[in-house]
Amino acid sequence: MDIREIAKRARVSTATVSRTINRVSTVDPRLAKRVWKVVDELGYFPNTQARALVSGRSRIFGLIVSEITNPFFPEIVQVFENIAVQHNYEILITSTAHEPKRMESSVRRMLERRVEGVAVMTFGMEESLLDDLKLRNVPLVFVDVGPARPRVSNIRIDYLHGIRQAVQHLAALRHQRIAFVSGPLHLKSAAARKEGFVTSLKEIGVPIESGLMVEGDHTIEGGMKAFADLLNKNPRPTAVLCSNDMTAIGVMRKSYEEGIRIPDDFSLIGFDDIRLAQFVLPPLTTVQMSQAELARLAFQALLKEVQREAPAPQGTEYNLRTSLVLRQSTALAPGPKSTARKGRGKR
Amino acid sequence: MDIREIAKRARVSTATVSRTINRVSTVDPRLAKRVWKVVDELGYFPNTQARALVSGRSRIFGLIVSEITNPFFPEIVQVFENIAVQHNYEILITSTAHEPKRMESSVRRMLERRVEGVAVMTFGMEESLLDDLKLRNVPLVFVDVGPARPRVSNIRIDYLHGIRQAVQHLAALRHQRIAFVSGPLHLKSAAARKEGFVTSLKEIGVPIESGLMVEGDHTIEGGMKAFADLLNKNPRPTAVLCSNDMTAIGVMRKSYEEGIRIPDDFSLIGFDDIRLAQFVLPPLTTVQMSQAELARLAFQALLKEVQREAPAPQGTEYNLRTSLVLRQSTALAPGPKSTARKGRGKR
DNA sequence: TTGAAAGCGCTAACAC
DNA sequence: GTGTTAGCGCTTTCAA
Repeated sequence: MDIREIAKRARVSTATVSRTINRVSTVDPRLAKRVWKVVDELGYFPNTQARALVSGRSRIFGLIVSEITNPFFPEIVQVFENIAVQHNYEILITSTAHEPKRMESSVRRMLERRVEGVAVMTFGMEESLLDDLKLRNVPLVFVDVGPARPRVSNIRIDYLHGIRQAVQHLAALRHQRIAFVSGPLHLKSAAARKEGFVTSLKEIGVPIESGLMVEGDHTIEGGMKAFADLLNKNPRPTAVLCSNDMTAIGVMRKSYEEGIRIPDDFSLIGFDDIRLAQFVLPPLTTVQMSQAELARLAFQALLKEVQREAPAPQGTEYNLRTSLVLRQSTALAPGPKSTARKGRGKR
Repeated sequence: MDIREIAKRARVSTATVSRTINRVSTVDPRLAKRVWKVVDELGYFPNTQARALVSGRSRIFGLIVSEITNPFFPEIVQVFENIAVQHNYEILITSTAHEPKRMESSVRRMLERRVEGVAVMTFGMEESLLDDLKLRNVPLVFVDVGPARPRVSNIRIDYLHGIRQAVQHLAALRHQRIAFVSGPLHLKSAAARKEGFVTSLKEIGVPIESGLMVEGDHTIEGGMKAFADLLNKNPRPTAVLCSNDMTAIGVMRKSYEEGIRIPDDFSLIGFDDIRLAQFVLPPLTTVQMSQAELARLAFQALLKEVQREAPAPQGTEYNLRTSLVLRQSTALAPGPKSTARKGRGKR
């Protein structure tokens, strides 16, 4: 069943059917009605492939994430998909699982399907693999790391804002020895967070102790290992700031195993504010980087680029703030003598 | 740049280019070589839309999940996508977020994109919305709930197997009062789990106490609420089996808040074995239903159906076993007098 | 083995 | 306002 069939039955031309379906306003209402009637009766709907072929517009956006099984991403996917549907776009997701091979093949697939734009949510991983896309002037949106060139948008994350709040929050609670568990430092987003930490410390005149900065890998296991490291420091830190929530959860886990209590024995702050952060024990104080907002910005960036005639020569920038969300994993630093001090939490 | 361009430059016809690219064996190796050379030089690759249009095969499978932000699903998506890529298929994901509207629109989108098959991972939610797909004989694969008709496959989950192991494990640890927190009972998969629990209890002659079976909703919050309920029972249960891991995590959370220890004060078993189950404290003993295997089976079912000429009149069935994974959330039931008994865990 | 040509289902000029 | 028609880029007969 195709557009010709509809045209025949409605006794109009295929052009009229096409116009009707695409809601072109110049169609005579009476013809339109006839067309819709037949369309409904037959349950007809257009073939997207044919449409895409002739119009040159696939109405597909690509979405590359580094790992869908990382709790940070599902929310992004969800929101991105939601908005896409509203705009009649389809989305091609690929989870690269940190393998360059996968990245390569997914770029290829996206090119083959003629995506109109791609959101790259890999936070700094191997963008060189995207050369094919750039070459073909496919609109791209990156987080932080995109080059300044036409058709490439960037969502700049203001890491410092939230991290500063976190550091000052800890300082206000009289923490002097604040540790930082970073992500893998070859990722720009991880390096930027660490830098935010260092800057924030400097701003308030707290000396930087490199021994209190350990590298994790943004996983629970990494957080556990990092905290084990930190336990060997002397004196131990009284607060730990983590580069992401998964790391913080790893720290929590290790601390429980060791019988060290949060926030009584030390305070803990995460980063990202994944949904799970509310559900760990104690609920995790963390720097929020809204996944929903990120997805929205990314989609809008692509949509705008697709609709725009003359691309900005340096691309476009968007901004996303981060900010501290207080929960129950932070409290006053354990005083040198006092043993009685309580956090805001129940425990 | 299109196939004609390649043909011209390689001094062959477009048909030969097409055959070469599709690796038709009858092409003269020398011509093929010429073609490949040009293809490589120009970085040409075929337009999938055009291909799909003429061949009638989109090489797209749909994947409908009930909620991508539910930790059960990302792994399925990941594995499904992986296999799809290997077979040169693309996948169209939709997360219905439990809204019938979304389900409807996603079915529509899939039809428009001419998907060759759809995997429905919503565990019993509103399959009537899929009528359009059935009508058009699109191969479908369900978990548990599909109708027996041509082109519809079903993955039957052997819930009983794993649940029986769980119940017997608890019984062996001398638990007499075993509670069950179910999922939303209008979901067939949730009802089946509960039924497995009841059957397992009967098999070993333990009387069923309906007061110990409470309905949750497969979320952390639901688990917390359900456990609060259970706390009011007298005497309290010494073990709780949950319909999924999220529920169990809710139970854990509530119990921590109440200062009730696992497994010392009571034993807890989940269901699903999501990755997080290993990382909660204590690591959760749970009934595994392999998400990777589920994804594999679903993909294979679709692939087979697509390749098959004459569909089986009653569809095809696949089976997935469940089985208990021992971790550290279970231990001997607290004896009536003894206070000293320890689980297998460190704690 | 290769090429010419028809046509997949649709949109968009263009002519009326 | 509506219809005719020429393709979009590819695969696949059919003949040579």
